[in-house]
Amino acid sequence: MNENIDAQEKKDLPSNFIRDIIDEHNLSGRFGAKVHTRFPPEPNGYLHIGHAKSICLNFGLAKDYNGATNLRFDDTNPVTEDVEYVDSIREDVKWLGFDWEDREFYASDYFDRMYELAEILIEKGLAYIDSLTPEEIRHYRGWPTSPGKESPYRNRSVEENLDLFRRMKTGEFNEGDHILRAKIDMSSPNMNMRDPAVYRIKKSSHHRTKDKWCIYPMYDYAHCLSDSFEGITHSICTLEFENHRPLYDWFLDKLELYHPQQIEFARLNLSYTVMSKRKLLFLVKEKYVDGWDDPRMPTISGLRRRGYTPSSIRDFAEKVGVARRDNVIDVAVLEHSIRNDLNKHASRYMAVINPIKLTIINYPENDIEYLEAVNNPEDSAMGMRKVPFSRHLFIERDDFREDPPKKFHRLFPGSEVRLRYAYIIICTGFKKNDISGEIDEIYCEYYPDTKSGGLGASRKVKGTIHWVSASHAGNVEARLYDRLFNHPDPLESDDDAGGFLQHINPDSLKIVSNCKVEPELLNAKPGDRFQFERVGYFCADTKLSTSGNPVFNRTVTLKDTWAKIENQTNNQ
RNA sequence: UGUCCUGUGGUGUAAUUGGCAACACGUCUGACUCUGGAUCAGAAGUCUCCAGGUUCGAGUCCUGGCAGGACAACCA
Repeated sequence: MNENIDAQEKKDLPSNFIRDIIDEHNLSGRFGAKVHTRFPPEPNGYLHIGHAKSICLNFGLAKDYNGATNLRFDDTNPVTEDVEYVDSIREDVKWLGFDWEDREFYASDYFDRMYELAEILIEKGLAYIDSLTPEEIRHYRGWPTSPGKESPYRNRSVEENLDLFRRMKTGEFNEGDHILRAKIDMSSPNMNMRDPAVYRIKKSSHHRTKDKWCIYPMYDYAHCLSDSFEGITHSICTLEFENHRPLYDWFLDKLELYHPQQIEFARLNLSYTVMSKRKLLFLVKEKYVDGWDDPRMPTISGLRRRGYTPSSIRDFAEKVGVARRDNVIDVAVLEHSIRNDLNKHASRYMAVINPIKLTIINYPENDIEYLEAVNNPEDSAMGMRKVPFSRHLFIERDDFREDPPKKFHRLFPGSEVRLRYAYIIICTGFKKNDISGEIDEIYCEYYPDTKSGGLGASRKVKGTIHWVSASHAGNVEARLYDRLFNHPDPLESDDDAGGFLQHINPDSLKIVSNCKVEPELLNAKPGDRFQFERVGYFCADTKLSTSGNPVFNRTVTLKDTWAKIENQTNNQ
């Protein structure tokens, strides 16, 4: 292999502190130049965009270093965990484009080995059964700024500890009666080292081991062991586990087991978004959204239903980078990723979201023309299609103004615009409803020689608008989604009472029926993605669409320079 | 009055390990355009948290501050 090429490829890889650490390890030979990562979700909720960052990181690193990544369910708390979540997590990781092959593991697979090692810990005098109440234990633990004190049960004999632990296992005691604790240091400045819990009694059925166990290992104990059993080299987790690393190392050292390296990075935060599982669960449970896969949710399943592509999310994950400082990513970065992807790949159609009738008074009543339209100007391989045109059309209500503001390039009395793929027209009048004051219909004349591709077509007009032939139009429902929160930091005024709810955007979903679309769009299959020209990217909803009756979700709007201009002048 | 971690344009992330602070998103101009999209060209914006020190030279090393975050579940 050519070294220059290797060096060149290396240069193109993103640079971050984790890669630096791995490079050092590879140089020193600590893991024999091996990289083996894992993605370890707890199956107690749906995955969100923050998890996507972690997934891309773990799988991406392994790929770049010719290693592998395990999917491991960290299922040590049967009370909150469920197979529903296991299934959704599997689906989401797969959908994102990652393959864990046959390496699907569960912490619960290791319960037997973990138990045996716990007995060893006891035998070594490094763990004991505490019989204090939970409240007492909390009290004994002390504060971050002041040391804790030792439990009166701390010095039970190995025999007594072993006996008690075995009886815990057989179900002789009630929850909370006893607990296995590591014997470390009650005066440690690191709270995690003040005799942390190792095993607790929980008499609930586990989604995999059912009723085999009534004692379950705690995270700190289970996680390092699982990593060790699987031969993980780099155990990558988020910053809040930083203070747990000494404990991670302690268990492995005392048990003399293979020792992976834990590395922490800063979790993803997104503006205008909440990311905590607890809050997302709350939104679902209290019906602020339609479920975990509501298109406004930052969950992977929500983004998928919204119309995001796997590659746009991977691209996003790469763009935000990896570091150790707290961060808030502008949601515009995410939106940029999906626009960028869909611009290249989504076929274009004309769809009128808020229709108003337009009649071309000098166009013959019964004529129909089929006009050529480009499916994607970014990709000529996507071909052309025919769009029916006639005397009666629908156009976007907002593309007409009786009294246009400055710089308005669209339709108003006397103005000329291009009908996309069709003719240049001039607005000759309109009909207003006397009672409502609403405009009912717009009248125009067309210039026959200005047809797209025709002789007079090269004439320039200021604006081009989209349209749909009235008699050919399909009638569909569109769901215009917007950000769920209208404050960049919804948690700013959060409290236990759910203060973040005051920032919920009341306009995060607008359901619009009777949108007029090109007839072909009626055949859209659930999940199909499109650009509605001049409007935005849409996809056919996977839950609400029925055959011949698609419901279109707005994934994201097109960049709208005019809206920006108009807002600015309005605000002046 | 603790321990650990982190401070680089508005927001993120880099900086060949001590050598002209770069890239992306966003913002603003202009060009082009049968999408007010895309594309192209350009601009503004960082005295690298502060104060000292070492050095010919410091974002990077040293000392001292300051600010922010994490930690007090039998959750993960």
